[in-house]
Amino acid sequence: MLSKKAQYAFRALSTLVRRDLARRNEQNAPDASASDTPTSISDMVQIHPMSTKFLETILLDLKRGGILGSKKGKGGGYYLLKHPEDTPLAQVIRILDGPIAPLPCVSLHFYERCHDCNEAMCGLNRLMAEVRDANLAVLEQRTLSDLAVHPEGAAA
Amino acid sequence: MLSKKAQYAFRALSTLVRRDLARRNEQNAPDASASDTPTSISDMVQIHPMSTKFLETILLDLKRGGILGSKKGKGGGYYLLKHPEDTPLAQVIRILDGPIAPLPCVSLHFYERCHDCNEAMCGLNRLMAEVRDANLAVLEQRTLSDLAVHPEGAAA
DNA sequence: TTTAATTCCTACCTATCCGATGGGAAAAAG
DNA sequence: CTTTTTCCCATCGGATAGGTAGGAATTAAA
Repeated sequence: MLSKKAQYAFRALSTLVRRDLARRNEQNAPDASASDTPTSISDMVQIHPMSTKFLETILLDLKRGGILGSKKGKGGGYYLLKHPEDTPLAQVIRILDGPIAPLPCVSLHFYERCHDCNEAMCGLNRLMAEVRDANLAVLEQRTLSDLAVHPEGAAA
Repeated sequence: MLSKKAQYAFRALSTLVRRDLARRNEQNAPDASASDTPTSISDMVQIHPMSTKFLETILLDLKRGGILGSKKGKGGGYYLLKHPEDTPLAQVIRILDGPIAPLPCVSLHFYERCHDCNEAMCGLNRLMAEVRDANLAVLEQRTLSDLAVHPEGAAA
């Protein structure tokens, strides 16, 4: 299960993505950087109600994780460092929740040897590696841009 | 990530499965019940070292979950209620770790409405439902019998 | 140059859960 | 009636999740 941290992260990110797309449409500049139109924490909380302080720590994590940039002081806030399509959901989850794999011994980014278990002979390893791959097939393919897409018929 | 409980459960189950298969081969009776040859906790712990008391609670869970049967008293122990192929890994995980879905609002067996979020409009729901399906494609297909299969070249 | 708005940093707090243990009751076999 | 087992209940220490508090540093604007 995703932690609250990751859930809140996705909500906040969806706001940033929507603003990012809107801005590119207005300016008719699909490659413009988002760094000059940051979004403040209080703005994000107003759109998706949650604890301001808690969101603060989450956004800091996303910044350290290389997904967001920030601007301090009045008029400051956070902005996407890359195009939404260039940040897979897997990256967000790894930053906030750690490993995606169901076992440390089949994790690609957080591998840890499992004691009391010969990996070559362990039937579970192979199966959980399958699960990991099934997960990554979705989470590495889907990106932040997919967060902003709503099913047909829904208003923005 | 799987809990220790689930990991230990799989280890214990793998011994039960191996014994089950061996027994069917010996008796040349592929449909024989396993209820007359139970395996005690101490036997399981000897094969896969772990806390006896902890394994006890796990096996009790598996029993309540409908996967194992038990026999009390001298010569007693636990046994598989069904053919290994008839118990998907998903069932084991649900008993010990709860939901497989990454969000309560996309869980099939443990659904909970998510407040502060219109499910029809939430971009995350749809994506996490994809992740859930990818997981289940493996976990509902793979069964206990797959636990006993080792990669070629490995000794038992 | 002051004020207001913001990110940034460190520390803390509380409740829950995970992993594990202990003591014994109940059943079954010999 | 003794031994071996499952079964049940209570507890426990440590870690983690989720959230809070207070203030320093930075920036824009009045």
